[in-house]
Amino acid sequence: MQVLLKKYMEKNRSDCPISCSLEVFGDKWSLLIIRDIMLRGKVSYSEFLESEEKIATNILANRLSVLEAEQILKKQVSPHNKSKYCYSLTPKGVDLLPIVIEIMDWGAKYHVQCPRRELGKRIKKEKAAVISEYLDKLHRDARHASKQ
Amino acid sequence: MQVLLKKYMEKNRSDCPISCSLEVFGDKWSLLIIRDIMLRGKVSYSEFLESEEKIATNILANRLSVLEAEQILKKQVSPHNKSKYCYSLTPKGVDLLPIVIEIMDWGAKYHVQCPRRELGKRIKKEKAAVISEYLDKLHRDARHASKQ
DNA sequence: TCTTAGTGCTTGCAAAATGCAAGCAAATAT
DNA sequence: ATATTTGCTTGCATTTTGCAAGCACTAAGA
Repeated sequence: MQVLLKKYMEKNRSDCPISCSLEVFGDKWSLLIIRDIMLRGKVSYSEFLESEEKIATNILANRLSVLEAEQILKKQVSPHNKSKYCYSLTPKGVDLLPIVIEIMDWGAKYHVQCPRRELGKRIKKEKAAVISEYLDKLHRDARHASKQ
Repeated sequence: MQVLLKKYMEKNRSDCPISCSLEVFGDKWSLLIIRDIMLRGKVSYSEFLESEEKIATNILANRLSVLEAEQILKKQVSPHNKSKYCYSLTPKGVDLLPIVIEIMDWGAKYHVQCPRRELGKRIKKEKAAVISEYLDKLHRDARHASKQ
């Protein structure tokens, strides 16, 4: 077993739900991978590598394995290309959407260098509607992926 | 200047609001300090050290200085005890509440070992009301702190 | 006034995580 | 048969974290 995976076998720091959550995705990369799948339609290792934040290959491989072990992501062989894998969100992963949306909203409000794009503007005006639309879509995707 | 503060002078990885936010509080400790102030009424260095997650003293000092530099926290000398400091949330810090609440809600749903306590149960039933009540209270606290 | 305790740190060092470049193996494409 | 795509692993240097100890300032007690 990878050394980097060891910590996920160990006892939690506390039984606080915030602390337990941060032990899973409290780092600078995990939620960016989730963002790429959730909001940008990315599904593969090579697509995640292309993001402008430039994650290192070993870190990406590690985060994908952790998120899969935590049952936030599911890894499946691509139907028509055996050398390709598709990563998709499980229902547990889909439920991270409100967190991602709130982080985006806060970031857009307080980082002047982050222009609000279409989604950001819609969130500012009608956050609840955006979340429920995305939840519907993502849950449909998750059901579809679980059939394969 | 502290070496650990250097990164906050450097350019962001990207202009994505999610990425920029994670560069500020995307780690395993920052949001726990925010939680302690926001939901547990803690205000001092020694109170933060007492939390069950047992943050190291140097990490706590560093996170407090980063959060202060980011204008998420404000540090003030205690009115009646010159050897004591009070850390409080700025309006920018108060606006992290929805993120903290969503993380708590997700954690309570998916970590069986995290019992939903009073606040967790109220969030499950009436998230919007809980958020707006806390926002009111925290904004009042922030205004009060800014007068001193 | 000397001592003790409380508060908020800093420092040094070991361990762990991260970042970077290179390499590699299986599956396709040419 | 050869080259390319895809998804990694490995080795090594750098950075961050964790732990224990120490320290400066304030306040309180003997």
